[in-house]
Amino acid sequence: MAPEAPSLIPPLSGGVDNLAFRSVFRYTFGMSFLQELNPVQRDAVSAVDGPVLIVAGAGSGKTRVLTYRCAHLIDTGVAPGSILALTFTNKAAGEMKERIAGLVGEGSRGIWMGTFHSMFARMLRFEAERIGYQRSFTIYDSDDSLSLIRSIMNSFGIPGQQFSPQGVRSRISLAKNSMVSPKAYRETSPDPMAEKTALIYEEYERRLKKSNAMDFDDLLLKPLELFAHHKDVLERYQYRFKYLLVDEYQDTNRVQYRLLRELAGLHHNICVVGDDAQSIYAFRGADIRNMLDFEKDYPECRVFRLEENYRSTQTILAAADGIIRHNIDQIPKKLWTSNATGDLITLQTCEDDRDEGYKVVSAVQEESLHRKLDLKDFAVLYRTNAQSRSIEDALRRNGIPYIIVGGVAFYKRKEIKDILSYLNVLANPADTESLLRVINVPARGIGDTTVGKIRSLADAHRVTLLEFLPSGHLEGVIADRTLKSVRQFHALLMKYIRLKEEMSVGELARALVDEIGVLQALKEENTSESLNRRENIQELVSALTEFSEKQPESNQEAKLEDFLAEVSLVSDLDTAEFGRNAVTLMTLHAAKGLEFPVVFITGLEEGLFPLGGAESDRKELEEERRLMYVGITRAKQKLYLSWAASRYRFGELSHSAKSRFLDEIDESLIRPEGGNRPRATPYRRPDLPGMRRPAERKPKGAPDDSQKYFSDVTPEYENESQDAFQIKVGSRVVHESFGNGRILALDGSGDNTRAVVDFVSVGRKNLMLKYANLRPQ
DNA sequence: CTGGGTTACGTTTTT
DNA sequence: CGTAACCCAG
Repeated sequence: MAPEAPSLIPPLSGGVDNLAFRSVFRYTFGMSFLQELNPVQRDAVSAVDGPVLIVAGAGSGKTRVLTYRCAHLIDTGVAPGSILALTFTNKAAGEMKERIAGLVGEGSRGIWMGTFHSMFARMLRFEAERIGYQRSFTIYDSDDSLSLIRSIMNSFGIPGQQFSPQGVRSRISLAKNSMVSPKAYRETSPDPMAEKTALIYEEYERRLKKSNAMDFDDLLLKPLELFAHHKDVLERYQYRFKYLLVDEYQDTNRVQYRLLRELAGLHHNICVVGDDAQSIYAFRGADIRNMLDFEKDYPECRVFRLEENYRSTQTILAAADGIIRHNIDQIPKKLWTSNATGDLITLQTCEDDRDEGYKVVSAVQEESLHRKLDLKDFAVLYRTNAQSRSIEDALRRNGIPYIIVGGVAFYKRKEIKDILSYLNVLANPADTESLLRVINVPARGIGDTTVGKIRSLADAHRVTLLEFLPSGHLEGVIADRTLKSVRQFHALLMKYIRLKEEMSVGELARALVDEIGVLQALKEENTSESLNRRENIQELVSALTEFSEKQPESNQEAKLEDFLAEVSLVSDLDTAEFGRNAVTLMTLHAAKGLEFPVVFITGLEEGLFPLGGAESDRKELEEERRLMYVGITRAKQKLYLSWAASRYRFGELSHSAKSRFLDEIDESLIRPEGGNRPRATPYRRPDLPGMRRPAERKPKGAPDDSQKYFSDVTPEYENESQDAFQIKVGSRVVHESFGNGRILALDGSGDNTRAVVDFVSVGRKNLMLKYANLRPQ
């Protein structure tokens, strides 16, 4: 947590310690540690001074290079506090810290390592006053931003339909990230839409400021502002951070780029690592130019290319290459491996999403036996979070434990956000948004009408909401009973604002939770849902307790803010326990940087992956393709690809053609599963309502279970095809969801016959006759 | 003001 | 299908 104020001079003691342990280090690790690297890696690690660009292909030991580079820096006497290392997730940072500690021990303490957002949030804590904030500022996540925007739109009388709050939010965010002020925004395009947005934008900024709060964008923008207006601060940090390291550089945006330029302005010791083929965050402003132009920005830079892949089989790598070569925007590179050829890729063609779930599950069972793998060696990847459901169902029914990375983050759950909002108010009493969130939680008779009155009066008197609550001006304006509630609520908050000085964060949270009685209420509700929420709250309290216990005694005040900052910047990805023996489910985005012996990429259908909308826009399509590339290169030994001819989306069945990505992989690498003998699925066993009990945890593929997959052949649905009329090129047909169309081409035979149909409504589709259920027009 | 019930609505992907 | 804003009867 390095709470010490940034100082100009590295502490002397640090240097001495370093010297002392350096000899030990050399002795213990010395040669061995550089010898664990290949020649290019070694050069990249030891090229310490000046700008360095490391182009690191998937699985080429990028993390290792970064880790060793840090260790090497410390080894050569660099003070840890002068290293700033920026990673993509807090988890990546934590892992790297650990690995560095493994190499150099305590010497690594004090490295500034984390995500851009968390590192600059930390810096802002120190410097907040310089830009007119208090150091206790609250961080609003995107949901907070959204509700703030909603509330502003309401007060301006702007109807939510046609002018969606989310749309407004993304436009504001976009403007902020391009450093366009509300005024400038208004001037850019003088249409009424922009005018309104500018109005909301202006008020949004004002309210954030008034609440002593920053949104995610501010965490990067404010430091930039700080540097621009306070040269002394910039110089201090330029001096302090002698070495900058940036992971996943291909995913940085323009603001991050500017920050790096500023910080590296003095020493020019900036080392960035990235892979343009894995750039998958353009949608949120990542700009690949940062990477492509690095050599122009720093003409004296050295470039290292890590092209040997240590992770995957040749087959997997060839598939990845097959995909990525279809992109026009790419730096040609030759990733190679000396690993074995390995197994062919298995293609699972599924009837629907449910079938897909079962096919994945039986493959997991089979493979875990056959390869003697643990469940944690399997990952199931998908494009959208919603797809996890069918996979989960299948896993649950077969008693296979799994963990989901992502989904609704822990701290975003209602009950958690409520408690956190209370804590936000305690830490930052100016935080009006959080106050409003909890003013009637639990219900205490302070409804919208009352809140509206209090707000406008508080505004009129120019005080914060909290300050106004005890005001006498409310008498007669609101009912006595309500007034009493308001007073009580105020007293409650004041009490805890006082108590936070005396108690640890953990105690504070526990006391607060007790007093507002949520646990009790949830217990009485006694539904599985409420009990689950109760557990969540308890978990939060333990997290707070744990947090306060691991704090050094030196840091007694800023604790609550620190915890809140941490929690608002932590995604589920960071907290997921990969250690547990369970199959991992996550989106392709979340999988970046990870690897698994066996990987399933599911939902390979046009419209889903590549996702709808991306098909037409080349840039977007290429981003989807890179995502596919990322997915494939997660696999070490074996890759499964699957698609479902139909799937429940929006609650109703929709049909799709298989993804173009499947055609981009050389056929010789793929073995279609089952062929004409579809694997039996436990399908026809009807879902008796009573049988839906969550199966007991059975680690590893239970042999009994896997047997039934083979003994239980169900040929029932094989023959109900539509032979009644002649399907030939030129036939006019009707499809259940696409409507009328004409057959342009037929391909394959028997069950595998596919048709290209030109539909009036949706254009060309590639359909399997077997599933398409085409009827004559 | 509350809470239940309704309808409308939406899905990328995340710090 | 699932959630979240919205409405209306107590």
